[in-house]
Amino acid sequence: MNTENNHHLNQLNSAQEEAVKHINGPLLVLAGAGTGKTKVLTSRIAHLIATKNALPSQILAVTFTNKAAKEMVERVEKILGYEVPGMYIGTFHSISARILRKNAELLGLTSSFNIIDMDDQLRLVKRILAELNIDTDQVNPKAVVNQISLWKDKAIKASDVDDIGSYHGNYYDAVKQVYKLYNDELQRSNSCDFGDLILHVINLLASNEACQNYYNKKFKYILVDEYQDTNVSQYLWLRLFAQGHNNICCVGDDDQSIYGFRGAEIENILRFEKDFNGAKIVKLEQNYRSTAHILNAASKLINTNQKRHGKTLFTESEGGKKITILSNWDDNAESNSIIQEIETLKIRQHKLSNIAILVRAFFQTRSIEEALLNEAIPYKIVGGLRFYERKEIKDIIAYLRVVNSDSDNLALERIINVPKRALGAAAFAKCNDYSRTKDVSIYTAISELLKNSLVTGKAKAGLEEFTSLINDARQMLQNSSLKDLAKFIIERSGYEEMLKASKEVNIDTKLENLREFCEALSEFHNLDEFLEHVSLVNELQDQNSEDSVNILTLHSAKGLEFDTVFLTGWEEGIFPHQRSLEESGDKGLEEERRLAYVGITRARKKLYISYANNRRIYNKWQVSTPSRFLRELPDEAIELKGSGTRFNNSYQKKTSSFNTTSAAKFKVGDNVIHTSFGEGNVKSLIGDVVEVNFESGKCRFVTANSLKSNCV
DNA sequence: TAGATACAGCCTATC
DNA sequence: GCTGTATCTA
Repeated sequence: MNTENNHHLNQLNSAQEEAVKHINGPLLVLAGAGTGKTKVLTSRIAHLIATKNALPSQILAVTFTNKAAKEMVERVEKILGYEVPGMYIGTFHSISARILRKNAELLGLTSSFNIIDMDDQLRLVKRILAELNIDTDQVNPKAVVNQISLWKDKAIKASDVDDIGSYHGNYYDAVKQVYKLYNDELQRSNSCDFGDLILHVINLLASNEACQNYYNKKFKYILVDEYQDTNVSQYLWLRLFAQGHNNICCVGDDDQSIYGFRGAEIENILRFEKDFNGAKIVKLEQNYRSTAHILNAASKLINTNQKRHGKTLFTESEGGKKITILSNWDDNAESNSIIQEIETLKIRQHKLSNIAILVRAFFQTRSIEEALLNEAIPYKIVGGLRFYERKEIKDIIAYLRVVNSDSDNLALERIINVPKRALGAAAFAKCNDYSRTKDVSIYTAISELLKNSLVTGKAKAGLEEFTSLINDARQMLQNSSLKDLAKFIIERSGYEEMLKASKEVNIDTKLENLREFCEALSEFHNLDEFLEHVSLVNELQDQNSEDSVNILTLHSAKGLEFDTVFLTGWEEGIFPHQRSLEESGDKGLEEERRLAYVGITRARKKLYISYANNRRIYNKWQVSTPSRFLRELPDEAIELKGSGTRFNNSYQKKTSSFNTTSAAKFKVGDNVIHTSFGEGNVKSLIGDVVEVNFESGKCRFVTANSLKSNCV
């Protein structure tokens, strides 16, 4: 290799270089915080291309966010020094959607299938519960949506729920009935939820050999970012794509697995060597971000966790400033002491944008914001409502979805009576019934009901008004810009009028949002492109560019870094959060501790940790005790400040106990007996879910606790 | 269908 | 204590 081809290896340390140069076979890169994870990923892609091991189109790189995907492309191109079109770099969902649009017919969809969001899911579940006469006091619709999503995350099909031992009883009988009807309804309306995007691709590859061969050949090298965040479905998805060549490189950090609540399985990364035979593991342990004190604190704290690969981060940088623990009488005092420190930093010419205040939960921001406002320190809250998630914007998008697709029943349901057209529950039920009986979309049903004079009175007038609006809009779609189309809908539907006549307080903001929305539409070439963007690339908008302090949650801080970081509310109940402990026990506690680790390692130069002895929560005063995590920090790295009660450092370390996952009882190839399916053979293990080839010939996913081993 | 009233829920979140 | 939503009543 000549040096010209080699510049992508510049500036890598030996571990990083080892990871980049490992070409074939499974590779796990355990990358501690600030150790150059993205650098390795992007250098590796550049290396594969520069050495001609792969064409750009043979590379599949998967991320969890669009931001990460975008950054990856940019950095690969920067390393190589030229534009690299054709790489498949994107989120699990956008890549899945792309593949599904090509193969939709094989799954009973059309290539223009709709992607639905949480609002749609909830609306659908409510409708189904009502149709089944299930009382929403008994079965909470939101909980059902969560359960269904979680089942999809675990690749548990509606027909498989019965096999899972832990879902028994009347409640689950109801939920799984809803699950089945929910899926039927999605199929009927040519729609996918986010879980389906992954599951359909799994089905496509698993059931169609030609298809699987095609993609196994096409994607020679697979790269996965943030592997610790993958759920069971994503894991199965990856295995299918890696089948045959096993050229899969997963990068992640088990110590930063903080998304258990949305289905992530830390076991995936802990199990990597077992899943992929002959896997090579490279640990990146040199940290380039933080001072030694900060790093030592993070290391000592995370070392309390039992379930981890175990890395020892080191740095060549100096001790730096000690971590300041700010103790305070109450939450207002906490905010004020933070603001005081910020004032000092300001005087010393620190940029405010290099300062971050991290909270466990959003309610903590109230008193912090008040204090910042008092002192006129500019701040921004990172996260929160995205532009396209605003109600008024979603309503107009629903109109566009109906204009775009006859089959989008859920979008239609959202806006058929917004603004009011005298089309209430009864009218909608009539359209829905007709649509089911005749097996046509609801929009078609409406047209036919009108044509055949099957509706009368106010409902007839309302439906006529609605269809004429949609039909006119469809005409416009042919020869007008999207911007004009949206403007037309907002006016002609009476939406604008409705807003103006309403007594809401923020009408002007909403009208302004709608105007902004119309402007934003001009960036898109067609409606399909826009709708795909809205569902899959809904990015956070950049707020004011003024130099301001960042306030964000620990979760959204992952992947970011700041010179100065304030970690707030280190009190039992808030952090670790009560509900994590109640719902997930030791497992929950370890995840909270990883969250603390993520928080600490965000700081480059100076870290503050604060707590209050008293806190007003939902307007009730509560006495709080300092977080146990404080006692897990090394004495030599911290200094105490403030007038609140000191925390007791002579605390006996509580040894945490673990229930070994029941799946650990089994291994691939074991003969097992299932409580209701009889004898079978273990095909694979995913967390506490076991894939079993049953003697009946059927292969199913079941939970470990519904299985007994069947050794002679 | 507007307006009043009752009532639950209140942690984190990408696509 | 506040907020969004479900349900009831005129």
